[in-house]
Amino acid sequence: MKKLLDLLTTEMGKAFEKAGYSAELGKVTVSNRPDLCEYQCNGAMAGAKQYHKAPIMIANEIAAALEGGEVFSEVSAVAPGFLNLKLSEGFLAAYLKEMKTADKFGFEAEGKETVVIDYGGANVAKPLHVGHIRSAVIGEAVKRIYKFAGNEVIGDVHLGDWGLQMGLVIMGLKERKPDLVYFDDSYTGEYPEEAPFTISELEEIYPASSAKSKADPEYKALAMEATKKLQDGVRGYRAIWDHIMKVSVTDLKKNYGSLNVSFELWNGESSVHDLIPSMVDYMKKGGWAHESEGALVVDVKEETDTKEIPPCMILKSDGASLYNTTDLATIMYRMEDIKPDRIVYVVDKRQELYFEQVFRCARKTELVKPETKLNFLGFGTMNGADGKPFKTRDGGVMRLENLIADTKEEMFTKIKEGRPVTDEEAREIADIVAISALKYGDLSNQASKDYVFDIDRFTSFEGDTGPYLLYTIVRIKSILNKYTENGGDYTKAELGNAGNPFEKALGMRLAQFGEMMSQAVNELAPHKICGYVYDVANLFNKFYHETQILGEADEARRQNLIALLVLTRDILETSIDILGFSAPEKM
RNA sequence: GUGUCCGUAGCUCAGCUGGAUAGAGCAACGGCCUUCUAAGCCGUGGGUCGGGGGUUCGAAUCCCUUCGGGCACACCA
Repeated sequence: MKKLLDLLTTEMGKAFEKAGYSAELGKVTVSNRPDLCEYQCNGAMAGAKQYHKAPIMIANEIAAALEGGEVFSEVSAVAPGFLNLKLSEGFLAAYLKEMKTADKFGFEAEGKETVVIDYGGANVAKPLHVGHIRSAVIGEAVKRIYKFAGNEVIGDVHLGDWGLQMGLVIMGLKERKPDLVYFDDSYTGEYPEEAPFTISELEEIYPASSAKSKADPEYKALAMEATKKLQDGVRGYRAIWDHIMKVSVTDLKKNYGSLNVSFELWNGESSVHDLIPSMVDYMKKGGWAHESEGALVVDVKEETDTKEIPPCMILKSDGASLYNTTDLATIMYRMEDIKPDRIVYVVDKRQELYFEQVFRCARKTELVKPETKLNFLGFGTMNGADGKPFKTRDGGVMRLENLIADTKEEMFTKIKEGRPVTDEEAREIADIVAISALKYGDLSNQASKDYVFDIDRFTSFEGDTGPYLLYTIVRIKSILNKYTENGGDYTKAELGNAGNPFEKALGMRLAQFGEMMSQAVNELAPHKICGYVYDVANLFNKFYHETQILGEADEARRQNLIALLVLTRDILETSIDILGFSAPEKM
C-alpha cells in the first residue's frame, strides 16, 4: 500500500503540474497548525523564487486546480503562501479499510537483507547487571523492526566466554574443591554430567577469584595458566568450561527471557577461537598487518580523517588475542557461515571509536564484501536520578534480575492499590505490565542519549508510560469483549466515514502507521514507534471519552466504531510487539 | 590537547531532511463518574530553544564562534 502522505503528495503534485509548475513542489506534510488544517503544503513558497511570482499567487492557482478533487475536502491558500488542507472523510475511510485487511496494515516491507544483530553483550559466569539492559532491550527492538520490514534477521548474543575470566573461575573452583576429578591429571574416565556448582556458586566464585587475582600476582599467574590450558584443550578444564557454559547459559536464557529477549545464536568468543591463527596469518600474508611497538596492528587511518585514528590491534605484544581479534574473527566467521548483507552492533556508544577501527580493518583486509553494511548503533548510559550511572542505594552495581524484580514488586503494589484483585491475578498482571514499564521507559528515549531511570515514573499509569499504553489497549479489549458477549461479531464490522473530529483524528494517525514504520526502520529508531503508539493511545482515549460506542443506537454506525476499535487495537498491539512487550487481557 | 555528542518549561523528554502561535508527560492549581475500565478526559499557569553572529522571505532546526557538560583517544572489554 502506498503511504498516505505519498498519495497526498502525488495528488498535490498533479495540481502543481496542472497549474504549470514542477510537481516536486507538491510535498504534503502533516499540519503543524492543527487548529487551521490537517495537512499542509509549502510548495508555493518554495517555488516563488524559481518562478518569480508571489507565493500567495501560486498557492491560489493550486487551490483552484484542486477544486472538485476527491482527496481533499477543503483547500485554502493562506498568506504568505501556505496551502491548508483537509482530508476528505471518504478518502480516509477507504484508506483505513484497505489497511485493515492488508498484511502489516499496508506497510510495504522493502527489506530483503540477511541481517545479523550483535547485542546482549553478556559474559559467562558473571550475572547480568543493569548495564546490560539497554543492549538487550534496544537490540531486541531493532531485531523485530528489521524483521517486520521483511528482512531475515539473526540475533547473536556474542558471549564473553573465552578470556581470563574463565581461568579465574577454574582457579576459584580449584581452591574450593581441589579434589574434583577435573583437576586430576591422571584421570582418564568420563567426567560427571552434573556440574560441580550451581549458578549462585558460580556467581560467587568469579568475583572472589577476580578480587584475589588483583591482590595476589602469583594467583593471577595461575589463573592465566589455567586460561592457557583451557585454550590448549586440556580435558579436565574443557569439561569444567562445558559445565560453566551450560549452567550460565541456562541462567542467561532465563533472565533474557523474562525481558522477552531471545537470541537465534548463542555463539561467543570461544566459537571463533580456532579461526584466529588463520585470520592472523591471512592478515600478515595480505600485507596489511605489521608490527608496531611489539604488537601486531593494521593501520586504519584515512586522509579524510579529522582526528587521529590509532591502528587496529590484532595481537598484543605478548602474542595474545584481544577484543579486536575475536570481533574480527567473528566477522570472518559470519561472512563465511551466514553471509549477511548487514551486521548491526548494538553496544555502548563509548565503543564507537573502537568499532570504527574494527570496521575499517575488516574492510581494508577484505574480510567483508564492499557492499556489506556494518552499522554501529551506540546507546547511552542508564543513569540514576542524580544523573550519574545507575547504582544501588549502597553504591554497588545492581543486578538486572533485581531491577526486574523490584519493578515487578512496585507494579504489584500499584495494581493492588488500584483495583480489588487477588494476589495471584495481581502478580500475573504486574509481571506483564512491569516489563512494559521497563522497556518503554528505555525505548522511548533516543537510543544514543543517556537517560534517567526513574522507577516511579516508568511504572506510573499516567503519562507517557508503558502501563498507560497497556491500560488503553485493555480498555479497547474490554469493549470488544462486551460487544462479543452481547452477540456481536467484531471481525465482521466494517469501517465507515468518521462521525466526529475525534474519530477522524484517530483515523488519520492510524493511517500514518506505514510512514512511521519506514522511518523507524530507516533511522533504526524504536523511540519513533513509542511516540507513535503514545499518540494513538492518547487520541483513542480522547475519542473514547467523546463517543458512545456500544450505546450507539444506529447499528451501521456502531459497527463502524467497532471496526475502528479493532484497527486501533491491532495497530497498538502490533507496535508494542515490535517494541518487545505485550498487553494483558485485563488490568 | 584532538575528536565527538549534548545543552529546549521547575523536572523527564519529543521536535532538528528550515515554514505560520516551539510540543508532550510529570509536578502545581481547577473542573468532569447513576452510562462501554476516572489507572481516563478537559482546562489554567509555566520557554529570550545556553550566549553571540551569519545564511534565508522564514532558523530550535543549516553554517561559524563562544560558554557549560558528558564521553572517547593502541596492548581492558
